[in-house]
Formats: sequence, C-alpha cells, structure tokens
Amino acid sequence: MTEVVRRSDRTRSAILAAARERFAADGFERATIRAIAADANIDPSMVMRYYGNKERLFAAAAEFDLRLPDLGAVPRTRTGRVLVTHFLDRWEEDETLQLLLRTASTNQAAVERMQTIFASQLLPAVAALHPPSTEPADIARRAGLAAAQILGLALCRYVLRLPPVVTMDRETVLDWVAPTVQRYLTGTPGSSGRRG
Amino acid sequence: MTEVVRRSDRTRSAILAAARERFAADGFERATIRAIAADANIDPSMVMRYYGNKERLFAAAAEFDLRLPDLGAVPRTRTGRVLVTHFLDRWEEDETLQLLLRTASTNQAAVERMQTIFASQLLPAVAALHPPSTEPADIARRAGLAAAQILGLALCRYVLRLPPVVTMDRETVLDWVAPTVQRYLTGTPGSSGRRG
DNA sequence: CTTCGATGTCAACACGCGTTGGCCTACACT
DNA sequence: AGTGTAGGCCAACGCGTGTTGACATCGAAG
Repeated sequence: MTEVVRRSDRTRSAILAAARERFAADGFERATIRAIAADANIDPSMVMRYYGNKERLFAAAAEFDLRLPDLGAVPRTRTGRVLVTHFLDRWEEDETLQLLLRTASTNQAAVERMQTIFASQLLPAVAALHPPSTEPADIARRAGLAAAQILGLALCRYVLRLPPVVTMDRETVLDWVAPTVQRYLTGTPGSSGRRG
Repeated sequence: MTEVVRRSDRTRSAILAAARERFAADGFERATIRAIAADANIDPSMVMRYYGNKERLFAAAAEFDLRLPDLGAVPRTRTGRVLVTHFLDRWEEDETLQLLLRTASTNQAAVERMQTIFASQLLPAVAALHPPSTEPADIARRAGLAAAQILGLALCRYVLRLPPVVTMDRETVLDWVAPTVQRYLTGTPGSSGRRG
C-alpha cells in the first residue's frame, strides 16, 4: 500500500486552507461555501464533493492539536511561563485556535471541539504536574482556571482587540500572566504560587 | 412635557426583550427577525417599523451599563474581590453581557460596543484606584488584564461550558480569581498583590 | 357618528445561501 | 487510437432571509 499522491490532494488542501481562513475571519454562518471555493479557485460543488456538506467541512477545518509540551519535564516553578509562551506561539502560528474561539460562541460543534481539546489535551498535561493520588476535581479545577485566563487573554487580544491588551508586548504579557497561570497550576487560592 | 405612555411601548419592549434573548442564545446571524417577532407575539414588519433594520435592533439590544461600583470607596485590598463579585452578579442578572460576549466573535458592532464599554466604564473605574499622576498606559494595562481574566472566566463558564469551570461554586471562583484581579489592579507583575 | 393617525396584519419581493445533477475535460492504461 | 475514470465546471433547485408596501382595525378627537 504505497501512499499515492492524488491530483485532487492539492485541491483538498486548498479548500481546507481557504475554509480555515474564512471560518476564522467570519465565523461559521458568514463564511460561505461560495466564498471559500472562490478563495481556493474552484467551483463550490467541489467543496461538496470532497467534504459532503458545510458541517463536515467545518469539522475538518477545526481539527486541532495543541502540541502541549510535557509539563512534568520542566522546572516546577516555570510551568506557568512555559504554558503561556506555548499558547502565544500556537495562537500566532496556527489560525485554527482563533477559528475555534470565534466560532465557539455560535456553533455547537465548535463548543464541543473546545471541550474535547480541554479534556483530552490540557487536562492530562496539568495532571502530569501532580501525584496520581491527587483529587481529579482539583486537577480539573486548576486546568479550568488556567484555560479561563489563557482564553480570556486571547479573546481580548485577538477577537475584541482591546487596545491595551493588543499593545502589550510578549514579555510584558508573560510577566503579568505567567504568575497567574503558575498559581492556578501549582499554587493555592490565596498564595503567590509555591507549593509541593 | 408629561411623559405619555404610548400603547406601542409595550410592544417595543417586548421586541427588545425577545431580541436580547434570541441574540444571546443564537448570535447575530442565526437570530432571525421572524423568530424574535414570534417570541414577542407580533408581526415581523413591526420590528422594522420600530427599529428600522436588524442592525439597529441589535444596537438597541446591546445597550449596556456595567453599573460598576466606585472602586475608590472600597478597602484597597478588597477591590479584586468586589470587582469579580460584581461581574458574577451582572452576568447572571442581565443577559446582555452574554449577548455581547457571544456576538462579539462575529459581529463588528458588538466588538466596538465591547471596546466602548471597556474604555468608558472599566477604565475609569480602575483609574480611580491610582493617583492622577499615574501613567495612563499603566492604568490601561491593568484594566486590560483584569478584563482578560474576567471575560475568560465568563467565556469558559457561560459559553464554552467547560465542566470544571461550570461546577465551581461562587466562593471557590472568588477564592481563586479575586487575588488575580487584585494583583492586576494594584500589584506588580511578579508579586501577590500589596503595593502603594 | 365620522375622521384620522397610531397600531397591527398579510402577502410578496429580491437576494444569497447550501446543495444537486448533468455535462465537459484530461489523463492513465490497453 | 480508444476507453474508462477521476477531476472539474455550470446552471439550477428550494429555502429562508431581511425588507417592503398595501391593507385592516382600534381608539380618541371633532
């Protein structure tokens, strides 16, 4: 079974790239099959041929891997900084995260994708920071709080474009936000962050 | 000039209430004039008569006042807790905030409304915590960070419905998030919160 | 009682959408 | 050269939308 490169593969990926761009920019409803097809320089009916319908095209475009590092392998006091840095990178190199954030407000499929990514990618990464005996609810809460902070930052920076949040350079963001995430991951409610 | 109560006022406000509900639940595009009119038990053309078009109806439905307390009047170490408490109340008693959060992802008007609310309501409230000589950029950054944390919490709790964030009771949320906001408002990047 | 504006209904328009099916074209294989 | 098939285009469908204008009804003022 050698992998044959079909001629259609180029078209398929052109459609997917255009779809990601349009969905990220306009959301699910306002991104039209016609516009996506035009961006990919093909006929709208091709989109249907390859992806069946708009929903399935969206599902394909919303496929996403956070590629989280192994948080257990970095110094415990630096996990917050590492995680926030990683997310900033990911936001800026792959528009799929913006796509999900934009569409999740109106699209149930996107919400479910977000929930899945949270449960299957972020949660295990946070769990790696704590002994197996730790209460699952504790770990889940920590992951949820970290997600809230990180997604809120992305929302204000990339979607709402609140001027002061857009202007802040990477280092400033890290200096302020990393300690917060650090506390959520390994600290206690009132404290600044260090704990066993 | 006595205020005359027109018979149409009931209809107007019925439309507005239905519009808020639909926009909050479905977003701008999927909330249809027909559905809103049906909820208000009137004809779709009435909506046009009273609000002109869908955009203006949305603008009317998205009118919002945060009703922020005077942060200068509460003990300095409790501003974080007060602010987060106030937002939790506001989220739950007035669906307009959810409406804005949901629609801002796809609707430019909602984005601008959010930016305006930030600049004209949150920013001054934060400014009241600092001497007039404070750098405006510093105040804006603090307000932006607080907004990111609070909106991220709302996003995960009310829109994405991440289970651990939904489950957390009010007190737990406050114990974790209030110190963060406190630090953003009055602390320094690395610290836990107290400063002049 | 008549009149007239405010309030509300009905039917229809034009448009853009997702989606479909038939047709054309190019290329690999015999 | 002939043929089968994958890749691609075109024109059209049915539908729901925002929006419009003509018509009905109510309630107060003359």
